Amino acid sequence: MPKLDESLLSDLPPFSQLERSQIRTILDQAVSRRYDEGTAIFREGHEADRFYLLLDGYLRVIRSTEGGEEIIVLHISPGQLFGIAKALERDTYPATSIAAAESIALSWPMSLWTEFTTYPGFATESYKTLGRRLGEIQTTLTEMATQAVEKRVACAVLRMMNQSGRRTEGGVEIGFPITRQNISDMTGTTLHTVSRLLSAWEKDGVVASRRKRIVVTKPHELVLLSGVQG
Amino acid sequence: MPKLDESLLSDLPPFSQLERSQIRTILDQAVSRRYDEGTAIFREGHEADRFYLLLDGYLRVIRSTEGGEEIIVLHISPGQLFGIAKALERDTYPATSIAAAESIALSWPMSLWTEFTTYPGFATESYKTLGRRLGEIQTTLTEMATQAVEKRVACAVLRMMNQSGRRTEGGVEIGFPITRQNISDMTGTTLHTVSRLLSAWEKDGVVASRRKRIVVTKPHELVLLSGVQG
DNA sequence: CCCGAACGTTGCTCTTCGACAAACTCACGG
DNA sequence: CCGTGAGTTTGTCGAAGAGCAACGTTCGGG
Repeated sequence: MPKLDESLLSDLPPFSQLERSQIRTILDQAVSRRYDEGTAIFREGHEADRFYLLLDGYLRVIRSTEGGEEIIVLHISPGQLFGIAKALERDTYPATSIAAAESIALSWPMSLWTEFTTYPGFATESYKTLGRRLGEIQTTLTEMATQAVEKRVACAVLRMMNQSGRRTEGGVEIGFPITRQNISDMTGTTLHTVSRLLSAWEKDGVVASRRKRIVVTKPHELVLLSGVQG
Repeated sequence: MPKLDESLLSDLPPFSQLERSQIRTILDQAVSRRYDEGTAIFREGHEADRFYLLLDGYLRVIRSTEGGEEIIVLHISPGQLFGIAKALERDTYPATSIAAAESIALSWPMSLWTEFTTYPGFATESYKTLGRRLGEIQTTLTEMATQAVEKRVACAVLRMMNQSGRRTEGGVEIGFPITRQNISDMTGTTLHTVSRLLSAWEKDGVVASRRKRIVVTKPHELVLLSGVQG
């Protein structure tokens, strides 16, 4: 395995308060791995034996029903901890995580969790992360329960844009590959409906989309469609 | 204020590992208060200045949209900690909690939180609680996204039954007052639809309901309606 | 370069469920 | 004991959106 560089971690909130030597130790205990698009990092219900830090790429966190339907609970961006079930005293992962794009993650055996929580700032940051996620999920739930499909889809696209968007000529592009099916799995609708909505928006010049890629050309218009009060 | 009895806490998981003297200290710092049905204990967005333990009654935890619609995120039963935003490093409450029935809760100033987390078992238990809640919310979200209204309502009723149900002649009764509107707020539908469903179920003898009360007479039938695989 | 698979589009039909409306029942306070 | 308001029931109507079907497009691999 290639030697990892301390600068990988030194700017990330969970580690930013640490000495260079501590970071070195942490890195020496880490396993780094690349995941192809579509690969699972871990699966719902499996023993939570490692915790992770996403270095590069994006992940989808999904939950499945007994009926086999899947829904996307949230996305994970670079720099975030994930698979930290232990923080909530769970011994299995509560959801499955899949690489939405080619991704690289560090991981450590869960047995080191307790030790890590003694590092200054680490526990605080992981609980902040969980708090944010809980809030996000509650927001999604509320949206799902009260908003019509078009608004939900608009919100979902905006959320992805805010989380991963990068400026391009003529708009903000979502930073990872995403299909209509994926969007419908985030919003509890069908890929048909999503396709129709995106076509309509494209006709109005609000978004532009090629296969698996979406560029929001007029973010403000999309905000209006999402129905969020200003 | 009446002197509180140590036995109130000694059997509850967050405190069960503590010495009698520690429990005494904890109780001496607590404020006990009664809340009428419909009263808010705290509100979304307000400064999280106290944390709570529900002694008696039931709470609804609700989230509202900018549009003013409310949805019920989860219920809280006696013995549970709540308002523990600080555990997730938040300084405002992420949701509103309302007494679903006349309720009694203890509370402590949030400044004591750090001290409490040093008590053996306390931190562990609070994180377990949060982990369970996160799981529940994810389940609700998945249900909401994938299931038709009838199944969602059946699931919601079953969940309340499991959490608060008490045996009565001829069935299991939900342990707190609940309106059709409340159920629609849990499932993202309208009170009309809920009313029709309950009427239909009542005709089939699966439930019996008087105003604000619901008795599940044939739990197994309701499980079938909920579509959960056995 | 061609084939097949994965992804996307679009039209049509049919069902579900939300919206509106109106009436009824019960609990409670004066 | 009556009035008021909260909770519930039921009916009708229409639109949103799911399901089905068929076709088009892009990509990657042999």
